[in-house]
This record gives sequence, structure tokens and C-alpha cells, in this order.
Amino acid sequence: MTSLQPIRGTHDILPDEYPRFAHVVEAARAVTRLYGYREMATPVFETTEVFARTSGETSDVVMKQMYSFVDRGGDPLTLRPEYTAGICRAFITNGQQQNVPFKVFAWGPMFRYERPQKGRYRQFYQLDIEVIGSPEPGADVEVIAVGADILDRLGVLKDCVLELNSLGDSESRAAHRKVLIDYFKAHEARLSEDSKSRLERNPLRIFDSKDEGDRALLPNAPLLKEYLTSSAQGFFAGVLRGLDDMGIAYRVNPHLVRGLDYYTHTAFEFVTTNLGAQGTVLAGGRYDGLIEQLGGPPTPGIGWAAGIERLMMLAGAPESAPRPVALVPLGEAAERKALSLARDLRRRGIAVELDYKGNMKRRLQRANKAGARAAVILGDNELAKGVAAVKDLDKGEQKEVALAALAEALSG
RNA sequence: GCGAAUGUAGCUCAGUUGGUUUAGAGCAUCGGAUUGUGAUUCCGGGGGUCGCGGGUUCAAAUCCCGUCAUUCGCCCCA
Repeated sequence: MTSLQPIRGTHDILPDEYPRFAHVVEAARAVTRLYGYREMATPVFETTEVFARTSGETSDVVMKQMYSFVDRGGDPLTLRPEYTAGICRAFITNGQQQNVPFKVFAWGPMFRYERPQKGRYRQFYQLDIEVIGSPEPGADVEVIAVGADILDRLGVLKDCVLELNSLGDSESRAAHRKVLIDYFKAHEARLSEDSKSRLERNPLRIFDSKDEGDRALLPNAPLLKEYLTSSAQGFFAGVLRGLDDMGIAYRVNPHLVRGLDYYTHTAFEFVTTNLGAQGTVLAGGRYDGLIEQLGGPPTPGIGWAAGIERLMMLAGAPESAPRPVALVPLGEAAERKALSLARDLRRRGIAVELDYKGNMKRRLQRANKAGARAAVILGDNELAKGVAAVKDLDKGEQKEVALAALAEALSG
């Protein structure tokens, strides 16, 4: 099969659409810079181990969503399904322990083998920030604030709700997990099929279930928050206090869980109802054990990821690019003169459209379509006088300008 | 992985219960009216394996089966 169809779940970003994409990245870049984050990038693929070990062997991402393959050298590799693991790997292998807190911003394509639908692709783009090496609740607050500010800059914060929860430390989670499984096991017959499979995998997920039978069991189910150690409780209280101090609105959702196993303490997501079934716009949490799992020294971390396509769907159109001027030479002498003239104007920072062929009518039509603000008409008459006819394409007014004064006349 | 809907020109769509020998429209595109002036108008041109494959029929864009893709939902997630 040599079909030219794009791979399922992939999509092209054509020039008409790209400014919206760039607008999202620019907003994130600007805000993260204000908070002292530095931009970086990592490879789009890693050894499979990097993702398998960190995301959790039983997570959906590892079990069925990874694009994995064996390369010619026989190594098992995987296209990154998320950014955090790769950045942590980079932190370790580049010896950045001396650089904590390691505050970074990154963006790029991610790959997940899923059924595509609105706001969900197999190759999609994410924004990502991480703070590695800060164990304080203040880091959680800052990371959330960065997310809120980016959403605000894009004009979508007002359509989002920040939900958060504490997943506690590993001690809290282990204790709770045990009671929770016992509780649901006792009522296993009433659980939905989905929840039965969630039981061993990620019992917390059952709290999210939409199934009637599952929901009936929830009121009496043991809540994680009752099993939080006092230090975990204190940590979460610190995060909430910081959000209050910053004036960031939130809703504590005791049922909030994350899909990746490495999260501890704070888990949060900005959700919207404007995206159909894919309500999550920006989500993340703390992952204090992750670096150690990867083979690094015990190092805390926190971060989030946001789907660029989802943000594009919510955000308004960016400001349009500066309008060019169109050069319209008539005749061979003028066409030759136009080459150097166009280059000179461009060097002075003026965007110039210059067609390679066509009569005047044709070129003016193209100038119009290119959104040009003015046409610079250059024919034998003008050349002889050392001027150009500059036509304002909005007003329709035309006047003669000396070639030497052209750049100045067009800068205004 | 599961369920449902939809695939006709570059785009948006029409195509009546299968039946008028070349499958239509608008927009877009190209050319001309106007070889030195961009809205508009007028005239004309190009562009279609009717998603793909098979089947039923005298006859299929239309009915049936399969397949691929898209969309929506479930699962899950950004």
C-alpha cells in the first residue's frame, strides 16, 4: 500500500493555522521567562525503559499507548508519550544536580497510540514545565501560577476551573490503597467491568467512574485524605495557602487522580467544558520519587503539561503579522531594478512581496490577496524620473515618491 | 480495544422511490472583456477512480458486504 494518506491521528499544521500554534508557544515562552524558567529540548525518543519504569507498568500509557520499536542495533526504543520522564533523564545524565532548582520550559511533539477524536491525536504537541529539586510547597504554587498565567494570557483561564488534590506521600498511598482494595473487593459483584480491571491497576480511578453501580459504592468508600500522614496534610495545606495568597481560584477534588503512577502529593488539572470529552487543558503534579526510580539521587520534582492543540481550539486568534508592501515592476528594466530595490527595503525591515511574472492587473490582484498595505509601482515612466508610484491599497490614493526616499515613506 | 454517524471537485454542499447518453452548484483557481491600476460585473476554461474493493441488478453516487479514513461518545488522557 503506497497510499498518500497521512498516518491516522496525525495532522498537518498549514500556514493559515500555524500562527495560532506559534501564538500558544509564544505565550508560554513569555510567561515562563518571567518566572525564571529556561527553555530546553530533549530527543523525541528514548530507550523504552525510561518511560516504562517511570509511568508505571500498569498505566494505560505503558500498556497500550506507547509507540515502541526496535532499532537496527537491537535496542528497544519508544517515541515519547510525555515530556517529564525525558527531562528527568536529561537532568540525571547531564549532571544537573548542581543546578537545582532546575526550572525548565519545553515544548514539542508527543506520541500516543490512541483512538483519535476531537482534541486527541496520536502525534500531538505539548507545552511542559518542570521544577526539579524543590521540595517546598512554594514550588507547587509557583508551577500552578505559571500555568494559570499562560492560560490567562491566551484568554482561556476564564473558561477553566483549577481542580486539585493531594495524593499524599508513598506511605499515605500504600495505607489507603490497601483499605480501598479491600473495600471494593468486598463489593466486587456490584462493580462495573471497567472498574474491576481498575481494581488492581489503579483503584483510585474508580472514584472517577460514571457507572451507576460504581457510584453507589462511593459514599462509603475510604477516602485518601483520611489516610494522609500529618506531614502530607501539612504540605497540602501549604499549597492551598499559597494559592490563596496568590489569588488563584481552585476547587479541591478528593477524587482527582492522575493517569501516571509517579505522582505524589499535589495533583492538579485545569479543566474546561468547551472541548467535548477532552476537558483537560493543562495538568500535572508532584513526582518526588521519579528521579530515584530512574537511577538518579533522591530528588523531588513537580511539573505540568498542556496540550497545544487543545489550547489552540480555545484561544482567540493572535494579532496578525505586519502587512507587506508589494512591488509592481513593469517591463524588463523595472523588473531588474525591483530586485535590488526589494532587497534594500527588506534589509531595512520592510516586508516586500515581489511576484515573478504577470501584468499590472495580475500583480495588483496578488498584492491585494497577500494583504499588502501598499503597492510600489515602477514602470519606465517612473524609472526615467527616479521615482516610484506608491499606491495606498486601503485608500486607493496614489502619489509619487523619489526612489531614495522610498524606505522612509514606507516605514510609517 | 468498544459503540454510533459520515465519506460526491481545492473548500462548502446538491443529486427525489436505483433510470434524461458528457455527475451539478456556489466559492476558489486559470484565461479573456481591459497588453499602466486591486472591489464589482460579464464571458469562457481546467479540475471528479462519486474514499477503496467486491456483490446484487438490464441499469449503482444511490441497495448489500468488506475495508480505509474522519467525526462524536466510552475507556484513557494533554
